Amino acid sequence: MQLLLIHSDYIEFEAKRPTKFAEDIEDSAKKGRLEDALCAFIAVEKFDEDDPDAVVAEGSKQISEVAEQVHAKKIMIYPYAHLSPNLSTPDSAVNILKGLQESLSKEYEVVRAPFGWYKAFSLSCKGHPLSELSRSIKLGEGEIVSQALKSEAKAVSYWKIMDLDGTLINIDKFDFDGHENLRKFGQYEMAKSRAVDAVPPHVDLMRRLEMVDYEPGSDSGNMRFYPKGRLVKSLLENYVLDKAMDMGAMEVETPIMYDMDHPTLKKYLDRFPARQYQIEAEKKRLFLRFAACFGQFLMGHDMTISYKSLPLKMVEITRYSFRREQRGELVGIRRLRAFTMPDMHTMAKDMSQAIEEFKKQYETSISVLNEIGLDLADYEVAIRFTKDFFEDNREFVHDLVAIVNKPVLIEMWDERFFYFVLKFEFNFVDTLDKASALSTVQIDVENAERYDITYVDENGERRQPILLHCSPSGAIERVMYALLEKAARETDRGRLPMFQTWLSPTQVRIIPIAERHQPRAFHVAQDLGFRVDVDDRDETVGKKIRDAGREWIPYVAVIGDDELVSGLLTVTIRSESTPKNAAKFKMNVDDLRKKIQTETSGKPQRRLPLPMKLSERAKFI
RNA sequence: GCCUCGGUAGCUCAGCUGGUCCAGAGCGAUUGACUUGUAAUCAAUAGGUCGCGUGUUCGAAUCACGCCCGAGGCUCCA
Repeated sequence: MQLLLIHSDYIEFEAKRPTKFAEDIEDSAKKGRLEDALCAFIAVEKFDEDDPDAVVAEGSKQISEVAEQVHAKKIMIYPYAHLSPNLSTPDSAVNILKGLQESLSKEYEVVRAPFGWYKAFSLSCKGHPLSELSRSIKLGEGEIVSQALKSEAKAVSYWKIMDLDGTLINIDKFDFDGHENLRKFGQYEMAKSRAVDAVPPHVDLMRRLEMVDYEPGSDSGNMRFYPKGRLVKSLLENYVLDKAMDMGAMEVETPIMYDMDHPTLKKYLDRFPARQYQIEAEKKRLFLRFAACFGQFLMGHDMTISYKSLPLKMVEITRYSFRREQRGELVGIRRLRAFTMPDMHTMAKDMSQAIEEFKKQYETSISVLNEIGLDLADYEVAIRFTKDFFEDNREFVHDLVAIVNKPVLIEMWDERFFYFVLKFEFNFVDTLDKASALSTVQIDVENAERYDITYVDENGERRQPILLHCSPSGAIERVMYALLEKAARETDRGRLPMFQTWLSPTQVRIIPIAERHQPRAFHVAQDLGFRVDVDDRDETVGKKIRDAGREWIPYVAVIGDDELVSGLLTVTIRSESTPKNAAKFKMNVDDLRKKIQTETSGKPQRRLPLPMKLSERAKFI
C-alpha cells in the first residue's frame, strides 16, 4: 500500500463520472468536504491482497500516527491509483479502503471518497514541515513471509542430548568432554544466529584451486564454477544420483518456477521456512523453487499408484534450488541463494514403512558422505521430532543413535509446527564454529493430503501415503564447502590436504624433466587413461612439483633419463606423503592404473576438463 | 536512509602526516637464456587517467566536498 498524506486546510471532491471499476454509491456520497483534515491518498497494491487484514491494521496505524502528530481530527480517505505501478484488483482495493474507514472511524471523523470515479478535487496544503508525508506499507518487504518463518520464531523447542544408552539429558547437564563439535553445534542451533563474522578458509581455497568464484554480475549467493569446480560438482551430482537410484529412485525433472497463486503451492509456501525469489511475468506471480517438492508432489498427484509400487521414490538433482537467504548469512559456498540439491521423495504405505525407509536412508546418507570423504567424525547428528512421535518410537530413535555410536543433539517440539514429525540432519561444524546441514531426511505427514496424493491398497481403497523428503548428501555446493573446510583443517594439523582420487580434477600429473622426456610423458598419459595431464611448461622440476602439490594432485609421476631406461615411473603418492617428506614409489604404468582403478571403481567417471598440456592452459583467476 | 571499512597493474597488496625514491613490489603474462631429478632458475619486456567528478594548492594517489561500486553493521525519517 502506498500512502500520500497531506495535512490540509480543506479538501473537497466531487465525483463526476464512473469508470468501469466504480463502486455503487448514493448521490450524497458523490460530494464531500473536510476542513483541517488529514488527507490520505491511497493506492492498494497487489501484494496487499495476501493479508488484507494486516494491511488495514498497519495502514490505519500509520495514518493515525500522522494524524496524531499534526493534531488532525478528521481524515479523508482518497483512493489514488497513480501512486503505484502494481495495483491490486479493484475489489480488494475497495475492501481494504472500507476496512481503513471502519478502523479509523473509531477515533476520527472519516470521509471516504468513492472508488473508481473520475473526481474533481481541490486541496489546500498547510505547508508546515509535517504537512506532506508519504508511507509505503509492505508487509515483509513486499514478499510473502511464510507462516513457517513466523512459527519458527514462535516454536518452543526442548534441547537435549541423547547418549549412547538412549537416555535423554538436558543440554545444560551434558558433559561435552570429548564432544567439542557437538557442543558448538548445540550452541549454534540454540542461538539461531546464522550471521557471518569472518571469512572461512574455504573461500580462499575455492578461488585458489580455480573451482568456484563470486559472480558480481548476478545476485549474491549465485556463483560461477570454473572447469575444475564444475567437474567436482558434476561428479558429486552424478554420484548422489546413482546412490538414489540404487535405492530404487526414478530420476525425474521438474520446472524451476511455479505459479504463486496455485492453491496447493500457496499453502505449501506457508509451511516452509524460506524466502523466495519472486518474479513477475505476464501478470503472473511466479516464484523460483526452493526444492523439488512441488514438482514431484504435483506429479504424484496425477499418478495412479498401487500399493505394489510402494515404497515409491523419485529423485531430482535440482539445479537450481533458490532461497533468498539474508545477505549476512552468505559467504563463499557455505550458504547460497542458488544451489544444487539432490532431492528425493519417498511415498510410504504407512508410518511403519516410513520409519523403515527413514532408517535405510539414514544409513545410506552416512555411506554417501563417507565415500565422498566425510566420515562420522566430521559431522554432528541432530534428530528432531515431536513429543508424540517420540513417545511412540523411543526405541527407534535410540537405534539411530546406536548406528552412529556417538551422542546426538535432540530437538523436541511439544506441538508440530512444521510438516514433519521426525527429521535428522548431519551437520558439519567448521573452524569458525558455524554449523551447516548436509544430509537430511524428514517424515512428512501433511503434504500427501495437501497435494491429494493417493495410492490404492490391497482392498481397492484409496489411501494417503506418508511422504519422506531426503537429500542423501545435502546441497552439492555445501558438500564442496565441507570438503574444503576439512582440507583446511587437515592443513592446520600438519597434514597434506586432498580430495578422494575419484573427485580429484587431475588424478595423475606427469612431469617430464627435460624436453626430450616429453614424448614418453605424452605416451604414458595416453596409455594410462583417467584424468592425466602433462606439465610440459618450460619450468624447473622444483616449480612443477610445487604446483602439482598446490593443486592437491594425488599421483605425480616424474619422467627423466632413469625412467626412459627402466620403463618405470617414479610416482609421488600424496596420501602417503607428509609436508616434509614425499613418499616416492617406482612402479610401471599397469601398477598405477590398477591402483587408481580400485580407488575409483563404482564412482562416476569424467574426462579431464582442461587441456592435457599445462602449457596450453589459461588462467581463470 | 545512516554509520564503518574498502576501491592503486590480470591477481594479492605497499605507498596515502601533499613535492624525482608518488606511480611501486610479489605473483601472473610475454620474450630470451637455461634442459633441469621432487615445494618458487635467471634476465628483460609489456600492463595502471591510483573508482568518478569538483575543489584547495605553485603542486593531489595522498587534503576537502559530492557521487558511483563492493563488504559489514544499523535503521526508517523529515
